[in-house]
Amino acid sequence: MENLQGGDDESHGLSGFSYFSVPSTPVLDAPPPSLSSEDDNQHGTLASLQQAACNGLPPLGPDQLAAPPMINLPPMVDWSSLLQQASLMGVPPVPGLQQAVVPQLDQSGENDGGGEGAGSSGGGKEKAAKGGGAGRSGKKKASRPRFAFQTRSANDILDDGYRWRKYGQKAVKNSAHPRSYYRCTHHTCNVKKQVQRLAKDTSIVVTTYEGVHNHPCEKLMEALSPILKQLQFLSQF
DNA sequence: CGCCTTTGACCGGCGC
DNA sequence: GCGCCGGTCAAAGGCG
Repeated sequence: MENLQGGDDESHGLSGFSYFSVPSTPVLDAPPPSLSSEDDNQHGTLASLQQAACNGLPPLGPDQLAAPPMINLPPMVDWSSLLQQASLMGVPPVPGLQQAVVPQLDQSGENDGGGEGAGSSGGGKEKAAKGGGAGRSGKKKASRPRFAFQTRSANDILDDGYRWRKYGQKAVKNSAHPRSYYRCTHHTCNVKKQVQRLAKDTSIVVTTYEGVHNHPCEKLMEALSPILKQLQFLSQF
């Protein structure tokens, strides 16, 4: 832990919110195909993690970063609930990273799905001065729920079932790898995530979610829709 | 054609 | 006040 702590060299700036370790190897022998389409099984998808948790699979093996206790995940990936449960269950500290500071799940204000807050491209800004920059609306960053996951993977992008659009990439100090910024493509959803590799261990990807989705997981709905249709058809008899 | 990534510029916060 | 740094915007280009 101290060897990774390295004083100020943890420059990913991910402090003040929670970390979890996510299994890097596939949790399931055969993850749901429709939920992990482009995933190469180099790491377990969040969907598979979720299903694994629901199936009551044992905790992670010794080669993982940590062995978080079982978490009963809700049917939809709701990081707020997940975080709360994890913190209640005492998720152990992740070596080299700041340990869980349970964020206030700020349901006030824009409910974080407020959508129009982003106004991403072509938005209301007439870019009088190139628009945006940090802390739009003058306020310091709203206290939105943020959670970070570590995965040991060659693939930077966690397949969490949602669709993301990359809107920025920045080189961060003391890290050879840039940080990528993604935003949920759903119109009314304002969830963002950052993806960055650890400076000390580049095989570890830190994914930071900000906000909570206010819409169903698209891939999940895609997977369920034929089943629902079939149920509707069968229910006629 | 629509969606996505890339990339340089800009802005605000913060430390000195 | 100044400079650094992180976060965001938006134009341009690529891809299916």
